[in-house]
This record gives sequence, structure tokens and C-alpha cells, in this order.
Amino acid sequence: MAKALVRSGDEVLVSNFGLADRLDKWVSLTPAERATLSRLEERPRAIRRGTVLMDEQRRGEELFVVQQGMLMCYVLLDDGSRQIVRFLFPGDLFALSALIYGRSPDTVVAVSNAVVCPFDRSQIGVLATDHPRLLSLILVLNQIERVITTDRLAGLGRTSARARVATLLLSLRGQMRQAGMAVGASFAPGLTQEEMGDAIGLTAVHVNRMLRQLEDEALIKREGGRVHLLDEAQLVREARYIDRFEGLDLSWLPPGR
Amino acid sequence: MAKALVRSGDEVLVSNFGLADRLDKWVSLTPAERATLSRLEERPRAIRRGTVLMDEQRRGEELFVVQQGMLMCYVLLDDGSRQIVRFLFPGDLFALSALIYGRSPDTVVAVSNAVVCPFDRSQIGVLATDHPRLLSLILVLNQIERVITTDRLAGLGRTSARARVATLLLSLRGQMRQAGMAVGASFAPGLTQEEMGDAIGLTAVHVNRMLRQLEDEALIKREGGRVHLLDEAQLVREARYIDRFEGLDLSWLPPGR
DNA sequence: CGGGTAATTGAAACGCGTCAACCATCGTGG
DNA sequence: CCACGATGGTTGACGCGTTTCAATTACCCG
Repeated sequence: MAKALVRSGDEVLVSNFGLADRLDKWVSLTPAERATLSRLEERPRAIRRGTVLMDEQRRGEELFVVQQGMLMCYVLLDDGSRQIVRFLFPGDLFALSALIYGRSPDTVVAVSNAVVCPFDRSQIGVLATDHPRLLSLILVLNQIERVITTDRLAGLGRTSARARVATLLLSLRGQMRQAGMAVGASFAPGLTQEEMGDAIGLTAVHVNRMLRQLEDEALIKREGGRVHLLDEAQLVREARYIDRFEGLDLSWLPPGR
Repeated sequence: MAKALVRSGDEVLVSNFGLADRLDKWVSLTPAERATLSRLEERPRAIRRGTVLMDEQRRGEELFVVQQGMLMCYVLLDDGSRQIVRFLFPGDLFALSALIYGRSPDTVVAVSNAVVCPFDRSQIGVLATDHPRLLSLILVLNQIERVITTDRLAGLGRTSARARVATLLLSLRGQMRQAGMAVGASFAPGLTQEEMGDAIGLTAVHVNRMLRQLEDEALIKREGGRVHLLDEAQLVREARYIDRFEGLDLSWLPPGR
């Protein structure tokens, strides 16, 4: 049984879950496609919590697939504040921006112990030529992320602290599910309240107050780093949460090779 | 010479500027690629300011290229507030999300009179198979947009109203330049202050105050809907603005066909 | 058991929103 | 051609949500 992310623990988690596993949920990959994808994950690299994989501004010619664990991408502002722009889970592709800009626009750090697989960006060119469907699927992944980022943008710009906290909880759980992590009635966000705040544009103090409020109103329950979503329907309503991994239409994809 | 966007005017503007013109700045397109792209823009459609091209939640099987004018994508929240998530200019591709979800996650409206070209999403499949470099370039465009959205996310989450207004001005001008619109010492944002506010998570009232502040401090000057950026260096510094269309590295692209 | 990090809670300050009034501009119709 | 109405811009007063500062408690790891 998969041991969920436990921030404090040092144990390595779960069985591997790579890009192929993610895409497999959407299309049946051909043997050749599967082989090509596995080539991207030939060089797994275990990293410890806190490892910085990519500095803002540093040159990087490599892209990565996450196989295990949880990472985050953030930007530091001049005044020292931090905005976390994205959390990464198994099956996620990252540093695609290094593909395009020489240097990364953000910093990537492991939030838990993790396993990532670097591969050279020239592989993307190969993918484009040899496996049009795979590149299309990467475009799909990208598009989903863009929509999710857009949802977050609307959240930051126009919703209350309370709604943002609710959204964060729901979307973390959603991503974990997507990444094949066992998520039942409760789950462990694996983040400090400060990290949560940095993800949704709040201070740790206020995150705390909102969590307490949600708990006092019996919408959630917290114990030992785990969160139970007691009244999920109400949370979804308040958060205006939409699962962007659902309801995909991929009928337009070219055939696999 | 190109007449810039004038929101109040009804005249149609500028010469056409499509996807091919955008991509041409980055690579030299082959004749076949150029032909394929022009097929996407076979059915130009002139629309008037205020036209709604895509309702939130409505089904749409079509993607679009902008050829002229300015559009915006927004989301409406339950309380009636609006978050503008993106502005579109000539050469931009949009409704890519309709490619993936049956329905659009946002609404698209023409901010000025405009010309857009709808094409069927099956074209993307064709592109993937026949023109790997073009699909890769679309991935690049997507990636740029994602990074820009990310920048905006950081802005909304962690910067002051003043910095957000400065950022908006700089990025609007940047996008206009990218779209081949004549932009000199001054430019016309072509937005109401309410629209500006909805783009950066502020009220129209506060946008107004910030504009006044910037003007009082001689960072900008306003006259008749046009804005002069008087002290661009200082604005860039305060806004922490980064031009994401610059410094691209496309050496990894597959060859054109 | 001790030290450090995270969580929690209260009090006060502040940035931005809200409400409201007034002004400027512009397209329209008499 | 002027008057009108509508839309957008401008400014002030006030309130509220969130931040900031500070102090205390809980928890985990060595």
C-alpha cells in the first residue's frame, strides 16, 4: 500500500509513477510510444527534501519528469516574499520553460523526498518528429496546467482568503489523486502553513485562521498533519473548485505510432 | 502606417498579422509550413467591439487565430466580479482549451473591433503529424503564455496595487509590440480602468488612484486615452517586469518540412 | 531532555474596497 | 447644432479584510 507523502519522514515512498502512467489514463500507448517515454526516465535521481533542483536564472538544458514525491516551483520577490506558482507530483513534467528560455523563470525545490528523471531537451525534438501523438499529449498536459494556473489567477485576484484555502486543499488532493497516490477520506498536504500561504497569496498567520475557521464550522478536520474534508460539497461550492483533469476530449489526437 | 487600437473608433485597423507572421520572427518557415498555416486563417471573420466569441461553458469545436484587434478572456465569479485572465493580440492563438475540454473555461470578448479566423481543431492533429516543427512552435507559444500567466500570478499574490498597474502597462505595450502594432513613446491601452482592475485584481477606483500616483510622480503621462511611459527604467524596476518574448532559445526544434 | 521549527492566538496598523458624489467625454436624436 | 443621456473618470470618507508584530504553545528530531 502506498505510504502517502509525509513531510517529516525520510522514507522513500510509493512505487514509481511516470509520464507513461499518467498518459495511459487517457490513451492506450503503443509499445513504441511506451519505449520512447521510458527513455526519458532512464536516469532516475533520488533527492532529499529541500533539494534545489533549479535556481531561478540558472541555465539548465534539462527537462524533468517526476516519479515520486512532491516538489514546488516558486519565485522570490525583491522584498523577500515568495510566490509558489505550482506543485509537482509524480507524472508531472517540469522545466519545460528551460526548453525555451535558457534559464528557468522559477526555482524548483523538493517538498518531500522525491525521485526525478532528467532528460535532454533534444528529446522533445525527437518526440515531435517520431511521435506526434506524444507531443500532442504534452501539449495537452501543458494546456491543462495553463487552465489550472488561470483558475488560480482568478482565485488570487478575486476571491476571499477562506475560499483560497479551501481551493488549495481541494486542488492538492486532486493532484495527488491524479498522480496515483492513495487518497482516501483524509490526506496529508505535506506543506507548512507558510508554504500554503505562499501558494495562495496569504500570510501563514491568516492561513492558520482560515483553517481554524473551516474546522470550527466542521468543513474540515485536522489531525497530525492530515486533513479530512468533512463537507466536500460545501467546500467545492465555496472554493468554486473545478477538476481540470476531468472531462477531457482527446478525440482529435493523431494516431499513435 | 498602422493606426493603433482606438477603442472608441469603428474604423478597422492595420494590415493583417497572423500566426505565420508571429512565428516568422523566430524561425524561417518553409513554403509548406507557410501554406499549412495560411489554411488556418482561410476564414477571416470581422467582429465588432463587444462581440462575445465564446461563452464560458459553451461547447466549441473551433480554435481561433487573431489577425487584427484586441480581445480579452475572462471568468465571471458568483458574486458578479470578473477576472480577466488574458489579453489577445494579432498572431495569438486562442481557445486551445476548447481543444481539450469540450467547453471553454472562460469567455472571450472583443475589446476593439477585430478580425479572427476560426479553424477546426482537427487541424491540430494534422499539424502534429505533418509539421512537427509547427506543433513544437505552438508548444512554445503555449509555454510562453504559461510563464506570462505565472508572472501575473506572482504579481497578484505578492505585489502592491501600484506595481500591478505598472506591470499591466508594460505588458500591454510588450504584447502590442509583439503583435506588430506600432508602439512608440506612447500607446493606447484601449481599456477602461474597470477592465484594467479586473485584469490585475483591483477596483477601478484604486486603479485610478494608482495611475494618478504614477502620473504625479512623473513616471507616466496620460492624455486622451494614450499613455506615455516617462521613466521606463523605474517602472520596470517597480513592476519587476520581464519581457517573456525575449531571449528564446529554439535550437532544439526539429527541422521544418 | 533540549533546541528548533511550526502552529496558534491576540492586538494594532494599513492597504484596498465600498459607497457616494461629481465631472468629463462622446455619441445620439431632436 | 445644441441638449441630453450614458458611460467612464476622478476624488473623498469610511469600513473591512488581511497583514504585521509579538508572544506563547505544540511538536518533532537529535
